[in-house]
Amino acid sequence: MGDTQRQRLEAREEAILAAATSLFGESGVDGARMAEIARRADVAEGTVYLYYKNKHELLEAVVDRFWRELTKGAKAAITADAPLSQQLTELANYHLSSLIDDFKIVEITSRARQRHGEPGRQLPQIREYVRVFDLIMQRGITSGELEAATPVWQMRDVFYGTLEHSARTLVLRNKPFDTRVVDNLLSLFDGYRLKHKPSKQEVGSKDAALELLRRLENEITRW
Amino acid sequence: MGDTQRQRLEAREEAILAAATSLFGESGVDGARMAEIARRADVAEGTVYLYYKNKHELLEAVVDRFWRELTKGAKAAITADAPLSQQLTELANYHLSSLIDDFKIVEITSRARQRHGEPGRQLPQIREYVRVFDLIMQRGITSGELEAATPVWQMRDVFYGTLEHSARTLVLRNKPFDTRVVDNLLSLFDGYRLKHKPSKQEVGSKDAALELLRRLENEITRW
Amino acid sequence: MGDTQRQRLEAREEAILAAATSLFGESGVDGARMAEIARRADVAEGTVYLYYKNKHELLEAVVDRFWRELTKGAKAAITADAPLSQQLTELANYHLSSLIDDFKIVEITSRARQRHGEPGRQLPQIREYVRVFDLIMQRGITSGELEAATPVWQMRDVFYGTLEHSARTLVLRNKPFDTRVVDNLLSLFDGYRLKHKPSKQEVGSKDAALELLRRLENEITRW
Amino acid sequence: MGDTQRQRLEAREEAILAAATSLFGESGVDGARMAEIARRADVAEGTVYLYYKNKHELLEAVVDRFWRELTKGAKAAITADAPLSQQLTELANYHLSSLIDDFKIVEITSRARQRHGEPGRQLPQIREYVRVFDLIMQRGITSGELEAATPVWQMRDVFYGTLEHSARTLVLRNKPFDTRVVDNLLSLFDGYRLKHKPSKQEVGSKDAALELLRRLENEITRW
DNA sequence: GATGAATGAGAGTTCATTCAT
DNA sequence: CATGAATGAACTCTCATTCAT
Repeated sequence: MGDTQRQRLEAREEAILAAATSLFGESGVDGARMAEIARRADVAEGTVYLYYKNKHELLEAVVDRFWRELTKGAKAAITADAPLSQQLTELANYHLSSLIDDFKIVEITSRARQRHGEPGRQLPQIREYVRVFDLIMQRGITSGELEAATPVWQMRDVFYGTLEHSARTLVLRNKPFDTRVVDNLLSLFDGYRLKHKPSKQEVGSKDAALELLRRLENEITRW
Repeated sequence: MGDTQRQRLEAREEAILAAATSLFGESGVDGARMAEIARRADVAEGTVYLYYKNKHELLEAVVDRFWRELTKGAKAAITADAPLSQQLTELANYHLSSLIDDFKIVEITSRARQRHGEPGRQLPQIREYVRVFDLIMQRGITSGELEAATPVWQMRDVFYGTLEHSARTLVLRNKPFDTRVVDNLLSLFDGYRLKHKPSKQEVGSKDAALELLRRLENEITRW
Repeated sequence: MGDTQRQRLEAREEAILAAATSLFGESGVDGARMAEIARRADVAEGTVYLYYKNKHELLEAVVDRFWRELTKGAKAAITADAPLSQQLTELANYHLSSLIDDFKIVEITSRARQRHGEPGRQLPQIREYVRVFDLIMQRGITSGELEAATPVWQMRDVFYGTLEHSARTLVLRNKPFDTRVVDNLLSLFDGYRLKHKPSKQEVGSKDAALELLRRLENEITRW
Repeated sequence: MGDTQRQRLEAREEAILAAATSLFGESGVDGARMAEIARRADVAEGTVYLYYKNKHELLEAVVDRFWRELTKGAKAAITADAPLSQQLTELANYHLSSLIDDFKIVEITSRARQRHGEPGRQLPQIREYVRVFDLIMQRGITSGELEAATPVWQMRDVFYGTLEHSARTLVLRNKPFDTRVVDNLLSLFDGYRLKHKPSKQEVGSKDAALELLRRLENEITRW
C-alpha cells in the first residue's frame, strides 16, 4: 500500500508536470494560468502547491525534466560502437528534430534561468545534455577520427549551435525537419577529420556540380 | 519651430525606447513595469501610451530597433572591398561581441514574436540582419572565394548559429569575448573555400550549368 | 456541511448584491467603486469577481433582483379576491411608494439595458413586473368590471406611466407619497369601468366642490 | 467684424453641443469621449474647455438645450385657438413622437440632475416644458372644457406620464409611433371633460367657493 | 493529503483636464 | 482664441498564492 501511495503521488506529480509542459508550450510562461494547469492535471489548484512551491519552481521542474529526458533520448539515439560519422549523424538528427518538436520549451528555458532578477545561471541539466555532444567529440579524438588540434568545446559549439539555429529557422518558417542541414554540417565536419586518403574525393568535380544542379532544381520547387 | 517640435517628439520617443530597452534587459518583459519605464524616460505614464499602444507594441518597437541598429552596425563593421576572410572575421567579431553585450535583448526577442496567441512570426528586422550574413557569403561565392556547392543558407546557419550559441555559452559562464571562437569558426570555414582558382581548362560546356547553379542559389537565398 | 457551505455562498452573494444596490443607488453606476462595494459586503475585491464577471454583470444582477423582488412584493400586496377597485388601489399604492423609495435603482435600470454598444434590450424581469399590471386589468375585463373595448396594454400604460411619472415628480420635489395621485388615477379609471348605475354620483356636485376646497387649503400649506 | 467673430463663436458652441448631443445619445454619457466630441465638432480637444468648464457642464448644456428646444417645438405644435381636444391631440402627438425620437437624451437627462453626488435637482428647462402641458390643461379649465375638480397637475401627470411610458415601451420593443396610444389617452381624458356647460342655476353663493378653488389650483400648478 | 473559495497586491490602461506654444 | 501633447489620478480586473475545511 505504501507503494501504491507513492505511485499515486508520483503519477500526480507527473500529471502536473505534463500539464505544465504542454500549457507552457502553448501559452508561454506568463500566458499559462496555474488554474488551467491544475485543471489539465485533473487536480485542485491548491494541490499544485503541494508539489511545487510556486510557479517559478514548477517552471524549473518542467525545464529540468525536459532536458533530462532530452539527454536520455540523445544517449539512446546513438549507436555506441558505430563509427564517428554515424554517431554524429544520429546525434545531429536527434538534436535537430527534438529542437524542432519542442521549440517552445527550448525558448522557455531562458525563463527558468532567471532567479529573482539575477543574471542567468547555467542549468545543470542543460550542461548534462551538452556533455553528450562533448563526449562524442572526445571519443572521436580518442579514436583518432577527429583531429586533436581543435578543442572539443569549439567543435561542439559549431555542431550544437548550427543545429539549434537551423531548428529555429525551420520552425519560424513553418518548415519540417530538413536532412540537408545535417548533411551539410557533417560534410563540414570533415574539416575536423584526419585525412588519410585525399583519394577519390577530388575526382569528377564538375559531375558533382551537375548532380547538385539537378537536386537544387527539385529543392526550389519545394521552397 | 515645427522642426523643434518634431525633434522633441523624436527625442521623447527615443527616450522611451531607451528606457524600455534597458529595463526589459534588466528585469525581463514581465518584470518591467510601465511606470518604471516612464520614470526612466522622464515622462508621465500616460505619455508612453501616446507613442505605443500597449506594452507589447513597446516591446516590439524595442526589439525592432535593436535589430535594425544591429544591422546598421554590422554593415558598418565590414570593410566592403576587403578579402572574404577579413570580412568574415569582422562580421564574426561584431556578431559575437554584440550578442554577448546585448544577450538579454536577444533572449527577449522571442517574446516580441508572439502576437496574441499565434505561433511565432518571423521578425522582418531579424531577416534583414541575417541577410547581411547571406550577402557576405554570396559575395564570397561570386568572387570565387567560396565554393558554390554549399547553399548560402547552410553556410550562414553554421556561421550565425555557432557564434550565437557561443555567445550564450560565454555569457552564462560569465566569460568575456573569446577570440578563439572566431578563429576556430574561420578556420573551419576554410572547408568551404576553394583551394585553387578555377583554371581555364575546367571551363567548358558545363559552365552554363555552374552559372545556372549560382543563379539558383541566389533565388534560394532570397526564399 | 454542504448546506452550511451553500448557505455561506448565498449569504455572500446576497451581501455583495445588497452592497452594490445601495452604493449604485447612492453614487450611480460609475460613481460606485468596486472596491467600495467589496468593502461594504465585507469581502475582498477579488471575491466580487468570483460571483460576477465584471461590473456590468453585477449591475445587471442588481437590477434583475430589484425587479424580481418588486414583482414578488406587488403580488403580495394585492388581495386576490377583492373587487377590482381595491386591487387597483393596492397595486397603485405599492407601485407609487416603491418607485419613490427606490427611485435611484429605477433610474439606474436603463444602464443595465445597455450591453456593450447595442441599443437597449427589454429586461425580462421588468416585463414580468409589468405583467402583474396586465393581469389585474385582464381580470377586471374578465369579471366585467372593466370594459373590454380598450386594450389591456393601453389601460396599463396609463396606470403604470402615470404613477411612474408622479413618483419621479414627487421625488424630485422632495415630496413624500401622496394619496391624491392614486385617488385621481382611480377615479379616472372609472372611465374604463362599466357603468350600470349612473345614480347618486351626479348628486351634490357643489357640496363636493366645497369639500374639495377645504382639502385644498390644507394641501397648500403642505406644499 | 465683431459680428462675424461672435457668429463664429456661436457656430462653434453650437457645433460642440450638436456633437455632444449625438455622441451622448449614441454612447451614453460615460461612453462618450471628450476627444471624440471635439473631433465631431471639428475643434481641438482643449477648445471644448473654452466653452464648457468640464464634461458635466457640457452634459448639462446638452440636456438644457434639448428641453428648451422641445419646449419651443411643443409651443409651435399647438394651435393656440383650437378647441381643447385638438390642442391635446397635437401636444400628445408631439410629446410621444419626440420622446421616441430622442429617447436616449431623455434617459440621459437624469445624469444631468446629479451635481456631485447630491440628490437630484429639478431641471428648470424641464419644468418649463411641463408647464406647457399645465398651460393647456389650465386653458381647458378656464374655457370650461375641462372640469375644475381635478387639479391641473394630476391631469398633467396622467397625460405626460402615460405618453412617456408608452414612448419607452415602444422604443424598447422597436415599434414606431403608434396613434392608438394618443387616441386612447384622449378618449380617457373625456372623463375629465365637462359633459354639459354649467347652467346659470348652478351659480350662486357657492360660486365664490368655486372661484377660489380655481385660483388655488393655479397656485398649486406653479408650486 | 486534497480542496477550491477567498484573498489582495499590483498591473496595465484610460481619459478628463491642463497649459505651453 | 485655439491647439493637442502631456499629464497622472484612478479605475477595473487578474491571478498566484493561501488556508479553513
